[in-house]
Amino acid sequence: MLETQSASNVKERILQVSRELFVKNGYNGVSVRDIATASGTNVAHLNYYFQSKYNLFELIFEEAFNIMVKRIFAIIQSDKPFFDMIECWINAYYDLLMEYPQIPLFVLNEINQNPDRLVRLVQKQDPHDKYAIIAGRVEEEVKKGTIKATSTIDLGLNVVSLCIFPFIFGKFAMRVADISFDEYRKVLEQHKLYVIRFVTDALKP
Amino acid sequence: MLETQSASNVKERILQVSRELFVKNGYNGVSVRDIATASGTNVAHLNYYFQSKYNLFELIFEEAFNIMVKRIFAIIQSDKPFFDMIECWINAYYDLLMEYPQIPLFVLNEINQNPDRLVRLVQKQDPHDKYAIIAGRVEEEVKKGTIKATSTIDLGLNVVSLCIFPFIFGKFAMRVADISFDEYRKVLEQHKLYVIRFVTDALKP
DNA sequence: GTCTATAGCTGGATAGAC
DNA sequence: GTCTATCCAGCTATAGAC
Repeated sequence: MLETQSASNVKERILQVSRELFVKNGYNGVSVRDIATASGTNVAHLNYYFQSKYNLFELIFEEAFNIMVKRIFAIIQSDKPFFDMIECWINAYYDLLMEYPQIPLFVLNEINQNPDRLVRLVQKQDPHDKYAIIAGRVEEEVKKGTIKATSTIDLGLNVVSLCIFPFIFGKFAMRVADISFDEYRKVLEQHKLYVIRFVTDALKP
Repeated sequence: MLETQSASNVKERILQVSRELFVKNGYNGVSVRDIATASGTNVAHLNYYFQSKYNLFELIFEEAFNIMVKRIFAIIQSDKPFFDMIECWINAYYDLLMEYPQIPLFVLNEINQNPDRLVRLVQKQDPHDKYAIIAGRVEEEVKKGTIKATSTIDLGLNVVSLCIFPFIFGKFAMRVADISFDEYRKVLEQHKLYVIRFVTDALKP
């Protein structure tokens, strides 16, 4: 490690500020000057450590994206009883998004502007294998009669919708209803419980 | 009307192209030169007819936004039997979004970058009055025992999530599953029916 | 490793000829 | 109403002194 202590500080500060700004404003909404100023460095540092703005962005993006997928896949593949698994799944989404509420819109924006790169990222995670595991589980439960006949895709899409959308919608809802972020968090905590009941009730035969 | 025929053609062509480009790429993702080139005009026209890029964008945005709210509010306030109303509501969302699949992400992006303007737009629609009408309806049905005890906000948020999210997610899903837009439309048509059943099953006492 | 100064480009907007 | 030429502010990236 030939870097001085100050060097790694600068690098870390740039990363820290970039995470905040990129996630908040997207790639086009942030300039290298913004990052340099907010991190108390200068644009030359940014290019010295990260080669280009785009390169830095990719680092931040992959980080955010991997946070989203890793934790969720772990839950879905567990061997808990089905309704427990669903509950854990929803809990995991809400806990994750409480921690990083801006990530969904950040990722969705990227989907819209540069889908190819994202598809590559996802495919690294072997989505087909993981899908097969979940689909097998759903079929098994349908046969056992634990749940109504259900397509895995439809069910999965519903759970993901119910978990992610409230966070995308949050900033807007807060403004219209004129409540603070902390108050909206409380709404979401309650809503999480409602979603768990909602999905459970919809699935029970 | 002192404008020549050609003049209104130019204006209309700029509007047409702007709709496409802004909805697809967002405000920052489109330059006035892009619009001028794609509409076969020039940047001077753009400023002559619309004063500024921002002005033009506002026009397009309000248009897109009003499409979304008007139709939906009309349904929710109808006096159909409750489960019919829910079915119509979900149908209305899906029909609308099949027609304008890019609008949700467009609007959600604006929420993230300029929430104040949007809040003003929404408040023009008297959201509190409309909310009160729906809330009254839900309470009435709970008392009658038609549906489970349910908070209006939670139910509303779930329906909106289940309708809008699949469209936001669409572009991404298409790439990962490697299917065309037409194939994804078919998936969504099926999913709509699933969502109607899902919500109904979740609400039945 | 650090930082200033600047090159080189692209953005929105406009002056002024027609 | 139309269009060219141009202004100037903003951007990313880098050369080069320290």
